[in-house]
Amino acid sequence: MDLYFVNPHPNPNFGYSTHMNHVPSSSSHEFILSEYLMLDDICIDHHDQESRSQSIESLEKVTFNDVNQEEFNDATSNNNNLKNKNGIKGKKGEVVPKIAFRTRSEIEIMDDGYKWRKYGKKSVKNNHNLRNYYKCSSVGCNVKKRVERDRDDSSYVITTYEGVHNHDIPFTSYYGQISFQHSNA
DNA sequence: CGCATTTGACCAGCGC
DNA sequence: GCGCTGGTCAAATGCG
Repeated sequence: MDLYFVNPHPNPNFGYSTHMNHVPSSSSHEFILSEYLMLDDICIDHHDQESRSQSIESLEKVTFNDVNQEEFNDATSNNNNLKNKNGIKGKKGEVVPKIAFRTRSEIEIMDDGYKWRKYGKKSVKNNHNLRNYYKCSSVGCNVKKRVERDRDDSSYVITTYEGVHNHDIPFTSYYGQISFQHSNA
């Protein structure tokens, strides 16, 4: 099984810096991005130092938009849970990148810079926690995300992004305090 | 009043 | 074909 460590956030500074254990925090909550990526419905937990360093390296190299779509298909080809109704491809045959990651957070709604509109909530099998469905509220942008708590450890939040934003980040604020701005510096 | 959220209904895919 | 399940829709509701 191939693993892809990606930064689901378009801003590479979001969630982690050059160190995975970097913890952005605000006055209201604390957030730790785990060294997890879920594909094939399997959680890989890199607790050992060697794996961790590898994951960090990978995370620094790969960003959301860099996902090789063919490789992504290979990695998800036998995963029914992550497929669209028509497979991983969209209605027109285009490939829809799908990224899942797990974060340790007390809150489920994490401000990733984009504006999301909630359109559904479901209880899913094998998970007593509810799954929330969001769409990017930007006009013409079809990116979706699902947010649910880990069935085994509710202190973790599993977020799945589907699709790629076709617009820039609205640039609101992150965590109330942290704000990323385009800078000429 | 406008917008976001909630929530039940509906639909499609899949396995048996 | 049928039932289960996940995903989406849209009317109702809540909130600022």
